[in-house]
Amino acid sequence: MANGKTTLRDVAAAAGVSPMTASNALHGKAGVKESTRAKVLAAAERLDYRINLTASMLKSGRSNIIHIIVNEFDSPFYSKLVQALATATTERGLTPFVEQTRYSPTAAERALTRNPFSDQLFDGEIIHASGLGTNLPLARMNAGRPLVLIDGCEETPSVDTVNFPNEDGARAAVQHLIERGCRHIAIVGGEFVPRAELAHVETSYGLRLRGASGALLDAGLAYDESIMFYGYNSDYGIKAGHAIGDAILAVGESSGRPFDGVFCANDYAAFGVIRGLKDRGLRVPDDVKVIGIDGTSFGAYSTPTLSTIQVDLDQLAQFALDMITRRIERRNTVNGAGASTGSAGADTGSVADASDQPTRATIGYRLIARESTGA
Amino acid sequence: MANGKTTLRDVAAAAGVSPMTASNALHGKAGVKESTRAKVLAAAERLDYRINLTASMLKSGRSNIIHIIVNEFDSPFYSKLVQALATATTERGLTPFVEQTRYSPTAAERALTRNPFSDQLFDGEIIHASGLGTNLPLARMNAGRPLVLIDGCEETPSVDTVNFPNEDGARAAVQHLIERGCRHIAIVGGEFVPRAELAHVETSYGLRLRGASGALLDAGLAYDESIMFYGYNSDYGIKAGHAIGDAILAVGESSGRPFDGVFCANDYAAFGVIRGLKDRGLRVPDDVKVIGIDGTSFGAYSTPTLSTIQVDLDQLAQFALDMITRRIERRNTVNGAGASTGSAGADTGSVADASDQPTRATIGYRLIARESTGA
DNA sequence: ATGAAAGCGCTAACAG
DNA sequence: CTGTTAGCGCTTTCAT
Repeated sequence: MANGKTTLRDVAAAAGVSPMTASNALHGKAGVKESTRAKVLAAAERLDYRINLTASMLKSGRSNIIHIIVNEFDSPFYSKLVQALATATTERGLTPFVEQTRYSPTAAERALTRNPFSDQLFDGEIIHASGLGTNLPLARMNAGRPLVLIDGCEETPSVDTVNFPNEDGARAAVQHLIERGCRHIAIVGGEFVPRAELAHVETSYGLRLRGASGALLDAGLAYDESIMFYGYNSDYGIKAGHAIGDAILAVGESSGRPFDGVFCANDYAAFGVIRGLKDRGLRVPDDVKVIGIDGTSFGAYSTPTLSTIQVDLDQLAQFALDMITRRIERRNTVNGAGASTGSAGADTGSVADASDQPTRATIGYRLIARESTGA
Repeated sequence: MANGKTTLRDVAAAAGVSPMTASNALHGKAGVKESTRAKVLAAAERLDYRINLTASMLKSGRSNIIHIIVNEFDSPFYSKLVQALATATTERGLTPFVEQTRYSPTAAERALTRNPFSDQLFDGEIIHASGLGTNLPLARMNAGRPLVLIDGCEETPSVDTVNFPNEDGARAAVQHLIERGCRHIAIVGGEFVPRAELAHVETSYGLRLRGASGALLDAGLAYDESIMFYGYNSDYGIKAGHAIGDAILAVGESSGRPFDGVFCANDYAAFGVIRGLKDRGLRVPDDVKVIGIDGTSFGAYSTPTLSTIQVDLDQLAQFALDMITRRIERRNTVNGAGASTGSAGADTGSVADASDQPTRATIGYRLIARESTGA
């Protein structure tokens, strides 16, 4: 407490015990007499003791900090994802450290590999895959530290992964448009991908396209380049809305409208599309029905309210934290065992058992039918 | 490099220098021969050396980490604020650590005072005041660490503060409604506060009310309890919209509508109000004009697009970082001087000079006139 | 149930 | 310009 900083030593002295006993008492470790613990806690309280985490981390190699890596903070999707992950992390007694890559693959890779914090400051990392390239040697990039991938979409995952219900969700969205009577459905997202090439896609967008095209083909509707419009965010969504609107107006009422429904590969784009259609004098849902996917909060307040596929981000966060805490615990026991076993050696092989294999989970979703599809 | 972990020692050994020289070389400190530095850098690269920040922090007491405290991640306002602050922090070579308090004053206070990281892990803190009580002894809570308050709204600031243009922005918003022809303007926000009591308010909402009421009174329009509707977010905004709509419909077209304009104390509420008015069959802007304040991204994509007061969050972030880096540098030099001066004592008084006084800045804004006010 | 010793990896301070 | 010494505050290990 010399410099206004109370150290463990000070607390121990005030309680009349050794630093080690004070440490054990403060951490609630077993094997400390109740009366001793009480003395220590009282002293700590009185001296306003705060543990020095840098010292603790340096010695123990553990921080309880989870590194969360996403593209950005300011989007309806990411802000919700980050909030779910950060809240779940805190609920488990861990500390979330959120980093944004601003959509730079370099930044994402550096966050995982060259970040000076990673080695010592983080117990584990949760990264949203989009922005990384596909099929990176993630486990290696991460040097074996506990890692969970969000929406990695790999067919054979190399690390623990929590996926969005991309294919099923998109299929449900398009089926909903069909049930609402749509027969000419446009898709707003990225590039057109021929159906055959969708068999082994490993991206979120590819899977959504697979689900959407599947629903179209099952219903005997067209899936080809003519129904595709580029637009992955609101700005491009507006342009897509204009293009779709122009196509509708060019044909005119008489000969049947070319589009009466739009599936957007994310909500953000859907808001833009609605806006763009409105700019052309087309009404949603009367003239064209629109559905998104993601379930961002804003869809409940927009005009019209947005039909969407709501994904369960709280469930996602629980899955991700289950996976990461399991890895962390596992690593601690293995390390502990390895250290005390010394050079037994033979054990090293058997640790690569089933529990080392990458886990995979897919989160749930539900269709929210709102005004934009005539609900 | 024994355990897969390369230490500074290893690098120094490989480069044939002492650890201290290696450290200086890696940190780009002056006073290292260029050839020596090159050797060290090469060795570090070859051995894939990464500094152990916990050790560095423990010894030096500096981390380059800035603690950013906000209410939550998932709102259009906070996600934008966090992104601006995090990006500006990174641009200055510092590391942002964002924490959410979930609107709990306890959590906010703990983040500042009892957070075990604060003492050792953070070089400074930037906190958005809302959620803290008013007029807390912030400087004391923070134990003298560098601290910047966002929108503290204190008349006589106790710490460095960057304020929003609450009063002027609200005034400009209401003036805009008046210019658009509105004569019966409702206010959606918190509780009604009599004009007299607004003289010395120290909250964001109070200042906005002062600006709004000032504009109304200047134009000879009413400011009283009958024009106030409760609603600080979209959910309550919808209810406010319903109430305003009901009031309009109750009176009927003939006797003149009671409300033809709505000023919302934030954008979030404005989206709800528009939604609520629509539920009652009222059109924005034809029947009622609506304006918000904050300038959240979504206003550009909604239907109708939202007129708002756009505040310059990037400027805010620059101001905040200017203030915090100044405090950090100042603290370092003072500490350094103090240490070498030994027990000179007399100097202690003179360090409390003008540069110790709390700084205050107010960020800029501009009116964005969009569809919701008939633009 | 408690304590003593040792040292995590780095950098401030000073010596050369 | 470079090296040596010391120690940040804690926790692991081992002894009592």
